[in-house]
Amino acid sequence: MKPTRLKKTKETKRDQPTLKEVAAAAKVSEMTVSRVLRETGSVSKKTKAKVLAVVDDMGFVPNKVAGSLATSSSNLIAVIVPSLRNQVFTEVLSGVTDYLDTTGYKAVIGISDYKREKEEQLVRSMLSWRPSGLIVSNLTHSDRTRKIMANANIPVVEMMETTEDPVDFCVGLDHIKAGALMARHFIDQGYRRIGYVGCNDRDRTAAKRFKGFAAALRKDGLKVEGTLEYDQPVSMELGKKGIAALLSDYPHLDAVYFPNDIAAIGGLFHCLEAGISIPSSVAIGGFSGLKIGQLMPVPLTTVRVGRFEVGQRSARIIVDRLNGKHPNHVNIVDIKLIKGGTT
Amino acid sequence: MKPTRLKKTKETKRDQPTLKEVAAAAKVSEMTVSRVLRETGSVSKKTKAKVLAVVDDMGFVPNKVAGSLATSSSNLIAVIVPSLRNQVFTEVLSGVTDYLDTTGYKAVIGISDYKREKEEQLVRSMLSWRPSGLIVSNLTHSDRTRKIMANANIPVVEMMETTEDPVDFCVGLDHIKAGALMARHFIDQGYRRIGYVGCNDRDRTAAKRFKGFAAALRKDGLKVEGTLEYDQPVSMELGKKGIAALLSDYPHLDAVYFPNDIAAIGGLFHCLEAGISIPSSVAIGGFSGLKIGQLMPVPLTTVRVGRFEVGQRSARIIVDRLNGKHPNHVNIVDIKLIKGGTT
DNA sequence: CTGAAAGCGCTAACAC
DNA sequence: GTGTTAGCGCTTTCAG
Repeated sequence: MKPTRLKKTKETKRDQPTLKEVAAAAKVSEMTVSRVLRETGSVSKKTKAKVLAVVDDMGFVPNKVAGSLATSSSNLIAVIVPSLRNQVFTEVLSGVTDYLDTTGYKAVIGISDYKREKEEQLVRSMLSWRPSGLIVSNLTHSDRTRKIMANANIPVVEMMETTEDPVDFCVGLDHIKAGALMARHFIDQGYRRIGYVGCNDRDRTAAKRFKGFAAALRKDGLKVEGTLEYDQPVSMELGKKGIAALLSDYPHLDAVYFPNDIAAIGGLFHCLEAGISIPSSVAIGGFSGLKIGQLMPVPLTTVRVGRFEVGQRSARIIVDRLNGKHPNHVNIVDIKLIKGGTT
Repeated sequence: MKPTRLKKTKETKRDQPTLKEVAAAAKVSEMTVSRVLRETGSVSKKTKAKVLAVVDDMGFVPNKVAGSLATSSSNLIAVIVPSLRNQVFTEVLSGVTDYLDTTGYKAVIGISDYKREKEEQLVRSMLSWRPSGLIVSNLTHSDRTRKIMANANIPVVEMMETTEDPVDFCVGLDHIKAGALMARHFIDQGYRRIGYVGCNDRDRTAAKRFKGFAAALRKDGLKVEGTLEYDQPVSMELGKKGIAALLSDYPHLDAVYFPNDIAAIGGLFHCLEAGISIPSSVAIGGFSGLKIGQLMPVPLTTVRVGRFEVGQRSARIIVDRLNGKHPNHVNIVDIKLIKGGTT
């Protein structure tokens, strides 16, 4: 399992050339090669050309492991997301890499699988490579994870949610408010008998939205009349099955809220297939503002979040901090209700 | 832009502790701490406990940069995919990380954005961290990229396509055959006036499928009667717009082939909205076997690929090779036509 | 403009 | 069981 070091014998394929070998071949010192490669200090045009020729000829790829050790620094930013199967996170990641591409930094991606223990292990393992910054996608970590992150002595951004007490920085949206927005919209559109199909998706943000949703209804003297919760990650399939079961248990419902667009689309598909007219018989509301929701035969009413922007902003905060600036510690991104045809 | 090294002065936050400091605090040698942490060699229970207590107390995170330099090895496997916005690749990645999780290796993910030049830069930059293996998602690389990969002296897997001449290993499917499968199916179902909406998605596999598709039709004396190609990456939106335009130009078509499921779903949506009955007026065929296609009001006819399996298998090949085994260099994964309701 | 020496934090290979 | 010595491949610092 553990990789074995390849011996430098004539029998094995040769290892990558080193700076030293390049220097020898170019008949200069290692330092000169190093300077040429990093475009630091000053080197005469002539020797520079000579060195570059040798580098190219030998196919030399500098060893950043050694470089990083020597400088105690790296151009890596560690980014941890719960999953790549949820489009929300892939878009956030795109935002991160998009911004980092404009700088010299590179993202190193880790997947926590929505599990705190895996997150902890991942944080450890990524920090052991001494990245220059760390971005994580949630607020709820194990105590040890929080401690490790706080001690890492690098900028840390917690994305997607907001809190007044981030480990270092946070960039996110107010999920309570997102839920309330949809509740308000349902009410304004005249819906009164409202249900919820929840997918306990382990990341707690859905729970926050539902909390805000229910609270907003309560404020108007309404309540969530029927709920159905699955103890599984979100999916279109569950949305589809869920709304069927919910409407069978509570046939009088005139609106159903979902924890996200994917589940809501599942719900929408069920209605289309079952001949339930949308929105006259049942209204549907989601969360995220995914493009696919807007491409449905009936565009989905949802709350849009700038996912790409969250990623970009998080990356920018890290880079700014590394450049000695002092970004705000708490950053809230806007959200907006998008009225489609499902309400 | 370039990260600055934090000085070890009392003013700045302290750097991470080092092995040496841990050793001093535990009153043992560095080697003993190293042995405890790596569970190598033999250490008495007593000192082991003492060391672990100190490690925990100081929140010590070993520096793998130094470790990797010392051993000339790492537990990293570099994985390059064109995009995270295409579910196909996120599922492949899941397969890779899923398998690697059972070993001591970790995936480091890079995004090439479907660009060869970016791929080259990425390969360089990832190899500079001296990973133990490399996985890329395509067969078409720049010459320099091929050369660099071949010289890297680590196992390399090219995923998603097959060739008889991989740089090292390849795991993929026969895209020509995938296209032919769908053509055959269209013919068998009685469709004769067949069109194609192509999204030039830069990765060439779609082009291969179309080639196989067209060739299979030709073999039966048929041809692709109308095509529409966009010079943009695949999307549901383009599928939707594309089929509308295609059917308007070639109203007699009775079947349309798409480069992938996402585009096909877009096409399906258009038909649903436009009141074009599926499959009696127009049949639709996709490629991939995405779950979402099977959840459509009318399940999509497609060619299923074991994406997760491709990832797993690629990862396993790397690990097996690192363990001294000799996997096959060319690995072909099965594909299967899934008849939905769109044909 | 160029080079020599010292060391980044860790581990392999030997002592003891 | 535990410690000592020598690097890994690069960069910083200081000389020339």
